[in-house]
Amino acid sequence: VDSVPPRNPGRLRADLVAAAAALVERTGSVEAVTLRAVAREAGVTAPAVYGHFPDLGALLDAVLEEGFLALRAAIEASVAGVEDPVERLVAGCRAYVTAGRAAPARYRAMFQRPQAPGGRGAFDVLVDAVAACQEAGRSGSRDARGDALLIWTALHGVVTLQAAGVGAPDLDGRLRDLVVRLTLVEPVASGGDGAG
Amino acid sequence: VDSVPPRNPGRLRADLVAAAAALVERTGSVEAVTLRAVAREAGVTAPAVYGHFPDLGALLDAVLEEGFLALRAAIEASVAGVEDPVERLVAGCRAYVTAGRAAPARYRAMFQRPQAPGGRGAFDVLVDAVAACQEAGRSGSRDARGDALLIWTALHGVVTLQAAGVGAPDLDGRLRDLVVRLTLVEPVASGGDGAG
DNA sequence: TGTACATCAGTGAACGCGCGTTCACTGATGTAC
DNA sequence: TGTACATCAGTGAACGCGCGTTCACTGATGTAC
Repeated sequence: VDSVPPRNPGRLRADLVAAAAALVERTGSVEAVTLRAVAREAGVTAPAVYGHFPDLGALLDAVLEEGFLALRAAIEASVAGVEDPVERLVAGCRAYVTAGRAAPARYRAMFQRPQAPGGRGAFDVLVDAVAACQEAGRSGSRDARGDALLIWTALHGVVTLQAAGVGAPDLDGRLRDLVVRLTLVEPVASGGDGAG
Repeated sequence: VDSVPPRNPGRLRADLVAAAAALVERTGSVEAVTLRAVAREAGVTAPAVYGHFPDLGALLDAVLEEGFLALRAAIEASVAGVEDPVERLVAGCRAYVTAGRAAPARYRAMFQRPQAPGGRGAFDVLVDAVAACQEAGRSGSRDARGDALLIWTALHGVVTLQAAGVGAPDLDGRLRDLVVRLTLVEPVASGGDGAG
């Protein structure tokens, strides 16, 4: 029983991306991941990679792209069904941090290179969420784009600093606090888990 | 005139660290820096490195250590002579971001590994600065350590997101805004470059 | 001042290794008749 | 049902390269007499 069961057609591509993502986390950086190590991890010889990717760079790009998709999907899933705009914003931010922490090395790599292309989509979602809070009269600010940038910056800081072992788990509990201070300048009246 | 002028004794060590730091920025990551490349950059052969460092890892550790020293020195210099506690806090935060942006790849590497040891010192300085604002009645919060953590997180986000080309230069001008919102919950009366 | 010698920072050659990539190949799968 | 063949994903061997590290060495600098 030393023969490997046959692979579904097109399955290797996904396996390679998963193997590469696992190695990114294990080694802690994208730069340390080699094509041969990915092939090894996927149980395949190195040249097999070239049937699915033109080179190592393309494979790693696929890892980052999958990261952006996962990040966006996690946020959208967490926000689905939440009506209150402030709760939507908080839930989305929490999902962002959780998704980032789930694969910290990949997350870092996603925003490492200048002009990370996949981040824009998530940012626009965030701008809308902040604007919704403002339109509902739940924020003292009127600059949705600017506030969204501040929040994104803070969330990015939470994910990357926690990956360095700083402030965890303090920051988890204070995420709502962070969001409220940054965009809801005048304290909101209600607030599910606050001082109520 | 093809002979290199003699080097001051002990100078090569500093040259190697500087060469390594330059390569970290040029390649964008610590992992991509090789011992041979550092030696080349410093105008020396590879084995010469072993006279000053036991191995490549030690050399790179020295780069990060220098980064922590530079960060702390920049903050202390910017704060020197500033009396007003809020202005001190803002000046220190500005210096932190400026110093981080001056060597973004090195900065990222400094806080990449879990339990980055050199960050604690700077954090304590920050806690003191926040506490000073509170004692002067310039902050509505009483949790200096918690607020300092929020600010540090945000500053970290500013440095690393800007390195990715996001939000620059928007975030530079809004740094005071960020600090004020995070710790000076009740708006301060004065404020040098604000809406005055 | 001049000579012999110790010191020691940096050199040059060499090693074994894992890397990315190429190439001709193999052997299982699916189709045509 | 059975046979011949096309397809094509993955293999195994090989290449040249830069790497980290070792070793014996060299040649400049400083000291002792």
